[in-house]
Amino acid sequence: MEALTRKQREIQNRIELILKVGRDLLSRHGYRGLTMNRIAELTEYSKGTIYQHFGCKEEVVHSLVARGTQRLIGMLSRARSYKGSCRLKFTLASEAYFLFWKLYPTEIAMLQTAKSSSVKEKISPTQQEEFQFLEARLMAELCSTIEEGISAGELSLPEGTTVQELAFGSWSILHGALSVSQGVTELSHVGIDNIVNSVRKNFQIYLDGCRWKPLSNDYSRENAQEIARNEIFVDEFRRLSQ
Amino acid sequence: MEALTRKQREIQNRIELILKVGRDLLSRHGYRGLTMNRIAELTEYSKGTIYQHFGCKEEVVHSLVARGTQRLIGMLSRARSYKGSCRLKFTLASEAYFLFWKLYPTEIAMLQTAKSSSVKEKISPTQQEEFQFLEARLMAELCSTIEEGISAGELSLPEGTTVQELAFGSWSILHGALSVSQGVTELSHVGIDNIVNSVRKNFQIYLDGCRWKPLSNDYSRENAQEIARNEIFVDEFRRLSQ
DNA sequence: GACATAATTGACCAAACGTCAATTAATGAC
DNA sequence: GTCATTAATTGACGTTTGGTCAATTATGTC
Repeated sequence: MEALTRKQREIQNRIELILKVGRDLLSRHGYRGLTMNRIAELTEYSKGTIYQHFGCKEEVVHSLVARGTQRLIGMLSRARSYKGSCRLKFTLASEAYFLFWKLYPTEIAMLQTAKSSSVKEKISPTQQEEFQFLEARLMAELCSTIEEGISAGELSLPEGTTVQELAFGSWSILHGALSVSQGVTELSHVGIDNIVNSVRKNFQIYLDGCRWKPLSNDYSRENAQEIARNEIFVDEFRRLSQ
Repeated sequence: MEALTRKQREIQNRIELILKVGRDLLSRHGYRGLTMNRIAELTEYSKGTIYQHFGCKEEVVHSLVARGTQRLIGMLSRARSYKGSCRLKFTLASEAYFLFWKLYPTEIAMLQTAKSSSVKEKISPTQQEEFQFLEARLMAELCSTIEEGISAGELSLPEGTTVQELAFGSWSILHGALSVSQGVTELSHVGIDNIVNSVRKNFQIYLDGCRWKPLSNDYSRENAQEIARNEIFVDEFRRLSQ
């Protein structure tokens, strides 16, 4: 790390402040409540200055999403480094995702928004690439554990299926489910009470479908939750409860 | 049906025209390219008249999505009425979805957009309810086939799991996957070449995970595609190829 | 302290949303 | 067929927001 000048540090802080204010606006007043004018007011900088750092409000959203994704990747990586069966590791990855979902609902919501065309159409190609890169890393993270499981003889690829496709399937269950749920404020009208628990079950059903040993039972599922809470994501859980 | 006056028919046609123009704008120029001014220009009505029918552009989008969803529900229903094993019927439902995805990409894309907060925050509670109702119907459609399969002894509910949760899981795989794919223009960078085929496989893996008999093999999968193409969705496939 | 360079500001323009008073068309009673 | 009443249509107008840029202020260098 280079030593930063006072000015550079000042700018760093300002960017943090802008993102913080942006995040607040998003979570309080929704996407429509996020305007550059308001960011300028609340940060007590002029509009021009804000625009020096972020070319449009979509860029603010993009930055938040990118940071969130990075954090999620970090959590997945920690899940992967746990000692145990690969299926357990993979299950811990899903627990990481659930935890992230609870800790950073704004980021998850924005991930959806960021992909909708209205935002996608605005951000620069560079940023789109950055985001694709992050998605690839996220996928790679999932793929690693699957490959490890294959090496360990816990599962073998179904005929004509690739590791990427399994990772993609797992991700669909996790993220797909929660993004579906996001649209519907009340999911109870389709008969789902505890969304996370439903996804938990479906995730295990999918892994069973891959014949990933050891096949699921209730004990192993609760076990993963315990490990996530007491061993891997202790800090995150503390933050969640306070 | 009541007989409609000339005026009423005229208004009906106008609404159709507005939606058609809106759909065109969306597919050609994306969400940002859809403006009420432009709709007014292209339909050759004044802005005021457009606003008489749709209170904001979000309502136009909502209408398109609602119509699309209705059409999809119809297709799912047709899949369900096919004679054969319930697992086949359910697989045909997934084929219906893939077909819909190809025929109505704009509607699928808008389904994502419509759920993002920027749109959700604008449309009236009535419309939100309408949409929830449609989602419930869609889920019910999936649930029916699952229940039928249970009655037929093709599968039994995993311990502590509900029919709704299985429907939800299936839907996550289908819709989740394709909504993930939508964000990333190039999915090849995560190693997925043929997205629909990947989802097909994952869907079967999930059904296998439910122990839904008969368990999957390549034959049955191709078989479902054939049936969809040659028996159930003949018209739709014709439209697709021309 | 004078000069050059970088950062900051807010007035300003354009684009889109949404409204509404005024105008035009449709309806129906006689 | 006429006219009064009701409904539909219009586009000019006010407002909000996004985004720009010339002028101003701060910073750094000699």
